[in-house]
Amino acid sequence: MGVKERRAREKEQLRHRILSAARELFVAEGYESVSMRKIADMIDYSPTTIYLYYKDKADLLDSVCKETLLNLLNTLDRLRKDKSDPVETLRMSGRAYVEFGLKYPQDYKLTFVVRPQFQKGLGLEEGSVGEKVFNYLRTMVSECIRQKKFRQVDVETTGQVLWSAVHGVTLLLIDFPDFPWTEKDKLIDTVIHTMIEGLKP
Amino acid sequence: MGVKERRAREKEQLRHRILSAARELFVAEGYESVSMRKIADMIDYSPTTIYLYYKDKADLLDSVCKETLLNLLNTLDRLRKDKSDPVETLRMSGRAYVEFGLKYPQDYKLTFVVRPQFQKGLGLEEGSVGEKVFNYLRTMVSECIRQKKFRQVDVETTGQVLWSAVHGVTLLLIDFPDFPWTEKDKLIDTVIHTMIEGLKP
DNA sequence: AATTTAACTTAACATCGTTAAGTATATCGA
DNA sequence: TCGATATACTTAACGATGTTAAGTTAAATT
Repeated sequence: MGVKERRAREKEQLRHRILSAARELFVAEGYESVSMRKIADMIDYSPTTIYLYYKDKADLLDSVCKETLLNLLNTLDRLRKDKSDPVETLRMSGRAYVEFGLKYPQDYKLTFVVRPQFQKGLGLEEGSVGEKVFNYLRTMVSECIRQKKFRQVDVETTGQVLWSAVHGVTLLLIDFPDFPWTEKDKLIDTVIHTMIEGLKP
Repeated sequence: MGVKERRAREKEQLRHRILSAARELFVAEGYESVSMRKIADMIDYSPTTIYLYYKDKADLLDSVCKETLLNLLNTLDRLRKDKSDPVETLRMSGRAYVEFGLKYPQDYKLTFVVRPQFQKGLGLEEGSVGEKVFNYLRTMVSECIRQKKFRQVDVETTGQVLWSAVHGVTLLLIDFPDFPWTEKDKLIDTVIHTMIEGLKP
C-alpha cells in the first residue's frame, strides 16, 4: 500500500506549503491585509483549495501561532543547559524572550495579540506548547527560590509578573518604534534587572 | 451672522455623533468588525456622509483613541494631589493605569495595540495627549529620586520600564482572560510592588 | 429671481471570506 | 478491462467590505 502513503505524504506537503505561504504573507502584510486569494495565488491553487486543508482563515492563524510558540520554546530550551546560576539563566531567558519578539515582531504579535482577538482559546491550554513555555518559566523561578536567590515569593504569581514585564517591553518596542526610547538594549536589561532586584531577599 | 454659527455648531454636533457611534461600535464589536455602513446606520445617515467629517476609518479610530488618552490623563491627574509620599502616588497611579485598561479594555487595546498597527504616528508626539501621560510618569519618578526613595536611576529609562510593566500586565489580563491568573488584584499589586522594590536604594 | 454653495445620497468598483455545485482524474471491485 | 466510487481540485456565486465619483436637493448669496 505504498500509494496511499505517498498520497498522504503529498497532502501533508501541500498542507505545509499553504501554511508557509500564509505565514510569509501574514508577517509581511499583517493578518487583516492578507486574503485567502493572495495565499492561493502564491502557491498556484484556487482559493477554495485552502479550505480543504484548513477550516478557515482563523485556523490558519492558529497553526502559524503554534509554530511560533514551538520556535520560542526551542529558543528558550537552548538556554536551560547551565543550571549553576538560576538567576543568570532567568536573566538570559528574559532577554531571549524579548529578542525573539523583536526578531520576529509580526509573528510575536500574531501569537500574543492578534490571535486572542480572533480565537477564543488561549493557545495556553493544558498540554499545549504555550503551557510548556510558561512551565519553563515556572521551573526557573522555583529554582531561584529554592537556592534562596529570591525571597519566599509565590511561584505562580512571580512567573506571571515576569511574563508581564517582558511582554510589556516587547510590545511597546514593537508597536511604538518611533518613541524616543533609551537605548533598546539598556531598556530591556533594565526591565529584567529591576524585576530581579525586586525579587531578591 | 448667527446663522453661520448655528450651522457650524450643527456640523460639530454631527461630527460628535459620528464619533460616539464609532466608539460604541468599536468597543462592542472591535475595530475590524465595524463597517462604515454600521456606523452610518446607527445615526441614520448614508455611509458616505461620514467621509465628509472624517478622512477614513483610520481617522475615526484616531479620534476615538485621542479621547481615550484624554480620559486616561484625567483619571491619573486626579491622583496627583497628594505630594507627600511620591512612592505611594506612583503605586496608586500604576494601579489606576491598569484598572483603567481593564475597565475599558477595548478602548485600551484600540489605543495601544490596534491604532499603532493602522496609523504610523505614535499618538505620542510632542504636545500630544499621549506625551502628557508620559510626562506625568516622568515627574513622579523624578520626585521619587529627588526624595531619595529610589536609588540614582535614569528618569527616562525608569519611566519606560514602569510603563512596560503596567502595559504588559494590562494586556495579558485583557487578552488571556481564561488563563489561570493568580487573583487579579494580587497580580497587579505584585507587578507594581516588585518594580518599586527593584528601584529602591 | 438666478446662481452659487453646502449637505447629503445613490450607484458603483474592486475586493473580501466562505459555500455549493461541478469537473476531472485516479483508484478499486468485478 | 470496464464501470462505479472516491479524491482533489475549480468555477461561480453570495453578501459584505472601504472608498470614490457623480448626482441631488435645499439653503444662502448676489
